[in-house]
Amino acid sequence: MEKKVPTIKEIAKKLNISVSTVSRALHDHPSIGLRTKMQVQKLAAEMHYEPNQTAIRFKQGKTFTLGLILPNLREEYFSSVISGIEDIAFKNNYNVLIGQSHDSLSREQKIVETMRKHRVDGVLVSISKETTGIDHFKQLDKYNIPVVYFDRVPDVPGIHSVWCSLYNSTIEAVEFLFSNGRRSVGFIQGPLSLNIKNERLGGYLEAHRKNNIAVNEALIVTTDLSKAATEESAEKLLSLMERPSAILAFNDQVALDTIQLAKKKNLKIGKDLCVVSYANWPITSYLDSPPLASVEQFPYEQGSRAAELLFKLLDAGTSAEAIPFENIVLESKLVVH
Amino acid sequence: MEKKVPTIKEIAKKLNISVSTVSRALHDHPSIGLRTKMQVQKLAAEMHYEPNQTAIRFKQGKTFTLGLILPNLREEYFSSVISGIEDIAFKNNYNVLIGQSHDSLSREQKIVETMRKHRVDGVLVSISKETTGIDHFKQLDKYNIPVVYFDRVPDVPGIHSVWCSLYNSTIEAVEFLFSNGRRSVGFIQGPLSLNIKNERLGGYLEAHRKNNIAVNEALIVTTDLSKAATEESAEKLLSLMERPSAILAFNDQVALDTIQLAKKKNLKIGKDLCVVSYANWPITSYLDSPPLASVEQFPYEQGSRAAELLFKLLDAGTSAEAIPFENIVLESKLVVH
DNA sequence: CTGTTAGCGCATTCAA
DNA sequence: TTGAATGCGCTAACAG
Repeated sequence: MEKKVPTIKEIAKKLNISVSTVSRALHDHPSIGLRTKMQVQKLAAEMHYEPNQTAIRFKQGKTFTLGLILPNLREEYFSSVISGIEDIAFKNNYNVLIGQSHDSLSREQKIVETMRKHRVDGVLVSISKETTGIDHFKQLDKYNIPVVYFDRVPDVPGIHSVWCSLYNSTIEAVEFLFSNGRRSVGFIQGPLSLNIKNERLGGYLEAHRKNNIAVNEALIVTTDLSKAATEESAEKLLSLMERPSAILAFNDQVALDTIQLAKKKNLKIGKDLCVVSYANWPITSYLDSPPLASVEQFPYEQGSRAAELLFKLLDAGTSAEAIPFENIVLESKLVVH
Repeated sequence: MEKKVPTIKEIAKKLNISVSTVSRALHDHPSIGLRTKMQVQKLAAEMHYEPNQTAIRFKQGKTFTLGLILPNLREEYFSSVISGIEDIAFKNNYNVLIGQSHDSLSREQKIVETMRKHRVDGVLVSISKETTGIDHFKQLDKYNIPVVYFDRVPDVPGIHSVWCSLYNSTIEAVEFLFSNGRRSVGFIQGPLSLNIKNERLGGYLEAHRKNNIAVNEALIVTTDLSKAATEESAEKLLSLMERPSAILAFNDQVALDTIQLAKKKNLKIGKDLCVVSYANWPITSYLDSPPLASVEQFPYEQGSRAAELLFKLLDAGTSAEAIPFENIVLESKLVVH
């Protein structure tokens, strides 16, 4: 049968003291006699008392829950982010409520609504690839729910964010290809919405400029990340008269789809074509023809930093002091395999 | 500034009626005048009233939250499970609180404690590979928190479970290898704790029996799933005088590690050695030498069925009727690539 | 140092 | 058909 869970009221009755005394004793309140405190704590332990979190949440008007909105859990990238976030949340005795947008704006909007209805104390979000505006997040301001964007960060002012800069690594990546004698480097871009900062493109161009290599615009193509679109774009590059000898791919998924296509066309990866990409999937180590190098974006760290920033905002919210918008930029790192 | 969230009390005041009337009107209670009901609902909409979930949880003594305990989120397998669970949970207006055991028993025990303290209404669990007993889950009974085991299910009576039978598929898999002329099939087992039902082994043996092929015990080895252990076991198999021409691997990770090792030893996959495994990772389609076939275990379905079963238990819990232990067994399917 | 009291928002029982 | 009153478990302001 249902085990009756003890409450402070019962502890109070057994000891013939008031509930407030019990409450304070359990919280190590300074103005409680040592004797009483010990008594209470002893009995509480014996009875296996555990505070009713639900009641506390209600009383405090807080849920002690963070909302986490991200495109999906499937990508190892995001599950690492989650670990980073959960570790910090756990330390602060917070729960994490996860919502997957599946890269759909409408789902993302629904999730925001759900999170708000559940009264989460704060939100962490990596936007969907369809997301261009952030009105649906801005409404959270009205409810005093702080938002921290991470990884896929909208390029607008007046937000808190944590992301990983790709500019320098991209330059390094392209120069790495150049230095391997591959001076004709194709570039498969991602969706424009995820490209507002466009550091990949920026780095790509800068690497050319620095090395006095002319940019061939025909070598820059775009994918919406679907396999079909990637193949179409890769096809464009690979069927050029002057076929590029290397490709910079938006991420590892794009890289894999590109490599697969290239092989179908009997190109030797690493010889006819080198591929460099972003994300650094562990799985690529099992490939015969993996990307030659990959830009590591430190998802765990991004997650934990984002969570830390959010907690800072939550603490500040309590003390009503204004917090300036904070944008934390980590540096990515080119990993040569 | 903080937007004041409206409560039924304010609605009541504005309409000069009582809070209980408002409450009932919002719940379409039958004994409320149509006029009043309309009035209330109209005003509630105008004021953007939204019930305070925290208060409801408190009042109802329920959290409307399910605990989900699984080894990790990294494996695509488990993230599919999550989607199955969340879809069902969402339909029932429930949240899901996720805990990763990282295949550690002590972590698993801590998570159970956390979930209990958070007073989740029910728990779904796929046990860690270190887990042999289920005392830590049994304690939840005392708190009337039902538990449904899925996928990795302990082999004890008196539990609710959803899992996927591998017996027939394993027979099919081994016979598939036999029919391809590969009569010497090595078998890399997983940790014994995950093997209590040992359907893989059962199927492996049965396939041999059915086809009158003698089982060579030297062909059966074990791994704890770590890369090192897998390599060691694979090494054993591959350095046998009578080297097996095929290997049945515990899962796709084990298969990949085995294939990688085999290649280092200059074996041609698909020729010198065929590999068949379990899980059917999408990523294997990008490999040059993927497993020849894989047993699909329908994680999404397992998750949703498990969640459905849990809700059934939760509903029954309310009406205090006893529910017999239910064990749902899905059938896996061999997918030839 | 400890007790009394009020109240968070809501559902619900009992009265009218 | 509606209202008044109660209490879920806890914290904290106020009072002693």
